[in-house]
Amino acid sequence: MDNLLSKEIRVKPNGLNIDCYECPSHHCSLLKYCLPENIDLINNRKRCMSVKKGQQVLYERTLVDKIFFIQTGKVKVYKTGINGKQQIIRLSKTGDILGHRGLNRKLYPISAIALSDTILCGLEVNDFVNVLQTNPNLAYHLMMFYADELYYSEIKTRNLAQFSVREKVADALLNIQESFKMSNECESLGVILSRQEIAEIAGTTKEQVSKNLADFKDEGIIQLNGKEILILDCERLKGIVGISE
Amino acid sequence: MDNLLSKEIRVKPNGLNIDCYECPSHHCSLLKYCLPENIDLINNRKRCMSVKKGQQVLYERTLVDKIFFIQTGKVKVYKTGINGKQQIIRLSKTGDILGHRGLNRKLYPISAIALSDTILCGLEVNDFVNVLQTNPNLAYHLMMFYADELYYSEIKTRNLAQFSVREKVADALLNIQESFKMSNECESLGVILSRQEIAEIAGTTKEQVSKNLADFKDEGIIQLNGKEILILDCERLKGIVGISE
DNA sequence: CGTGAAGTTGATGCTTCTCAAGCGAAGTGG
DNA sequence: CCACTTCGCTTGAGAAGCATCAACTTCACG
Repeated sequence: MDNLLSKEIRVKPNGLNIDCYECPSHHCSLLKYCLPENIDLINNRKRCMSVKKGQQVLYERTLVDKIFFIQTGKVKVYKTGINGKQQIIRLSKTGDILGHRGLNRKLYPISAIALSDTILCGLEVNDFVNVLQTNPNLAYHLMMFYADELYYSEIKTRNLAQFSVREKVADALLNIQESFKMSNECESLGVILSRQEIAEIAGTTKEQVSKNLADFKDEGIIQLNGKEILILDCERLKGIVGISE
Repeated sequence: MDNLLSKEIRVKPNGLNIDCYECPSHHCSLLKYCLPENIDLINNRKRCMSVKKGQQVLYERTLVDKIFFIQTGKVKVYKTGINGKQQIIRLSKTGDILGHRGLNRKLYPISAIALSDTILCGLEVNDFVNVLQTNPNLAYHLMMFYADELYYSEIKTRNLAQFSVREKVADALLNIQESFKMSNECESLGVILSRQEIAEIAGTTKEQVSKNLADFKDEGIIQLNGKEILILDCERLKGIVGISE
């Protein structure tokens, strides 16, 4: 890495293209493993973009060209199956990486849609790979991140294979809460999702979600405030799911 | 890495503890990304062990101490769920790494049982991490391996959520065949599995597997030779599964 | 307000699981 | 070497769980 990318010529913040050093995720995302020269390069090369709620940001089976980081916002990542049926496999938020599933692929294996107004920082895959190859520590931590993703994916695999619908809906609520929780309290899900979307996380239908949410409400486990779902009794939800790890 | 671990003092082959340079997987496993000094260290530190068919080699929720490599043999990797019900998440063979799901964990998240008489090379996690941290290229390729595992796991997640039992059984057969295929021909599964085990891959019950195999046989798609399953019409099986990627 | 989208709820029927009986192959012990 | 046991596999019947469909209600938004 040469010295041309010094602090003096770093990209000027202009709303979207903020300086990585000013990024809200500077300390919590992969950015924290980046060396100053990495950040200089990223600052210089990244292209940030704003997407509205509901807008698609990644398309399955299209050429992998960029890796994204979520500057702010929420995104659902899903795979399309039979008859266009969608299975949500990940809920991502501020600081998360997006599109990394395409890193060793020609085509993206997933699609992604914004769940809220979102700002993304896009980096060409080549640039990202360059950084990775010059920063072993970053590569090591990205490896551990993949290992973690694999861990959760395999739990999900087992759960979809073995859980009843009631268990799957309860598990979905806990997963959503875990993905977007605001505070330590086990209450708001932190996002508004349609019954259909919850069904696409749980692996069932919107009607079943509706019925089971009504059950949970009757049992005093959750509360329905308009479109918002509040978890009143987190322990009981976990009890329904039974197995945690 | 100092020079004490030179070729001269490399561990003497003694049946199980063969020299890595003589390993059948020398060119096809992660070993190919190892530098000579890495291999010297591994040669010196590894402890190989022989396990019989049916013997358990990894236990969920036990302390992670070792990473294994399969010198020869076949292994099923599974997670335990409700009522001890098992979900097979991986079929591993000669040259594959085993226990890597524990790399960033205190406890192994999976169990593993040998499907055939198997020889394993065990390496202390610390030793493996040492090698990883001194060999960025290896770390990079292990990262890509995890990315690949994640890719397949997420396809599995979607399939379990959306497939009918018939589709799941067909998919299981193709996966088994892919894991253990001997030649390019689409015929033998390359392993003998019980109906129960196939059910634990497919995410259904042994009775459903039995019935669907009988159907496939009636339709001329497969042939049942004693305990062996032969795939006669691979394309039709893929047709049943429908979606491939 | 009016319109369309999203959510609710109950009825219906299909799919899948469970249970049980029968079969055959493999292994054990007299 | 033959009965006996055991285990895995097969098959059918019954029950349960779940998806689908349809009618209705509620909500959001112009």
